[in-house]
Amino acid sequence: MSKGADTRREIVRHGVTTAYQVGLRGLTIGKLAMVSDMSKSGLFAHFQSKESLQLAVLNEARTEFIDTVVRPALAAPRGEPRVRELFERWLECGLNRMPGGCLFVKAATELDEDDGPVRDQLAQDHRDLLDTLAHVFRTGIAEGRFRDDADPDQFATELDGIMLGFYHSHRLLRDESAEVRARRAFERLLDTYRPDADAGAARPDPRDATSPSIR
Amino acid sequence: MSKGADTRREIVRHGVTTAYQVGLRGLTIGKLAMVSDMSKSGLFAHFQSKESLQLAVLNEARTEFIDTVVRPALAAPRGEPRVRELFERWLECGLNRMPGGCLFVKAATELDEDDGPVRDQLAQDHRDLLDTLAHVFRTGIAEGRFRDDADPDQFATELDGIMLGFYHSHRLLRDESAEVRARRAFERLLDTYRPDADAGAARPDPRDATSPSIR
DNA sequence: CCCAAAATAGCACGGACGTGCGGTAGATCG
DNA sequence: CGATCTACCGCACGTCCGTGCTATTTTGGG
Repeated sequence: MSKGADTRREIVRHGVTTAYQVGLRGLTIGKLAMVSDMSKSGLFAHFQSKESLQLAVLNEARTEFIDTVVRPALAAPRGEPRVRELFERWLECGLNRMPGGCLFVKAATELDEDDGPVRDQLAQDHRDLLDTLAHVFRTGIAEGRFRDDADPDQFATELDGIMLGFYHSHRLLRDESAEVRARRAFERLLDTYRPDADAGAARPDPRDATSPSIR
Repeated sequence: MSKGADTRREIVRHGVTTAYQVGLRGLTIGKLAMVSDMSKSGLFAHFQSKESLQLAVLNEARTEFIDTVVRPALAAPRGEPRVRELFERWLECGLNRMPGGCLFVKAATELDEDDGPVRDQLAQDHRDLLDTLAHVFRTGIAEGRFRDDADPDQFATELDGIMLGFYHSHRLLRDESAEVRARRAFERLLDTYRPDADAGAARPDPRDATSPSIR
């Protein structure tokens, strides 16, 4: 019973690597079988459908992302250092650790029209990430490191936007200054939300009826 | 000679609509033929390869985007109003005018691994858009509407990031507050760069050796 | 060491893909 | 009106896709 689980794990690991390059939709059983040195049918027997393969790959990718980016960052001191560590690890992940781009970004655009479990899982993962960002920021507020009238979910969204912009500049445009620009945007984001900063539009408009929490 | 060009244009228009939903890679000759009420071979005769079809669709999409977003915005008064008009039209385009998402975003993630003319064209289009954003902002600086030490390319990148974040929240997460969040991020962006704003990290670090222009 | 069980391979299927070829019907022009 | 040329279609090809069925090999416990 051990052998099967081992090869399955190996397949999924290969699947993650390939999916980073070609996306979840572009991930094909035949190619993955070749990469894994197996027959198509032998590989297929481990999953009963392509969908479950996609789910397995997605779960593994999420685990790896959490292990290399999120969890280590949570070990940093509360407040700005923790936010900064998260940003740095995330950025470094986009720069080096992901040959072929980001699986999640690719899957997000591929699947935003479909429905089904894979899309649901992906959306949930993204929401979880945003929640984590917001939570880390909220902790910083509680510690007095950020303005106490700041909206953590807004912070999360904006940080996400910075990373997406970086991703596109880096991958599509192969812009060498993508990293520098992302860093500047991040610093500007922090500056706005530091306690001594000018309020500006960062303060939620009280006329705005939207709930401060997304979910 | 007129008939052929007419149907070709019709095909390309259908192609743009479909590609907004399924991307440039997902755009398939058979499906497009069905939508266009033609035979596969009849349609194929207009283009000699799928690649040239993709290029035609991409060009048409760019033209439409420029006509509905960029050009009208350039008619607005210089400075902040023009930037604001650009943002509003862009946002509205993502909210209503694009059933199925944004062709360019999808293509960007689909093609960021490949090489070839389609990818090149897409990258060039994206660069042109960023240049336009930067130029509009630069005009605002010249008019004294924005800090004169601000970096227009940095502004363009950050605005692009806001739109990408909005796109993901809106499409993948179907987050109802995506629009509000994008607006707040935009206001924060403007606030930072207004002449009377606190400098913060918006001012380019003089130690930074990076050229202020991307290209 | 043997044998059940598990893991893998071989092969075939129906379908969709991009792409060509040969014929035909409709437009265009003398 | 008749000739020519363009636009379009039907059909077929080779390839790859996901997915089953059956046979073979490999594994591991008694």
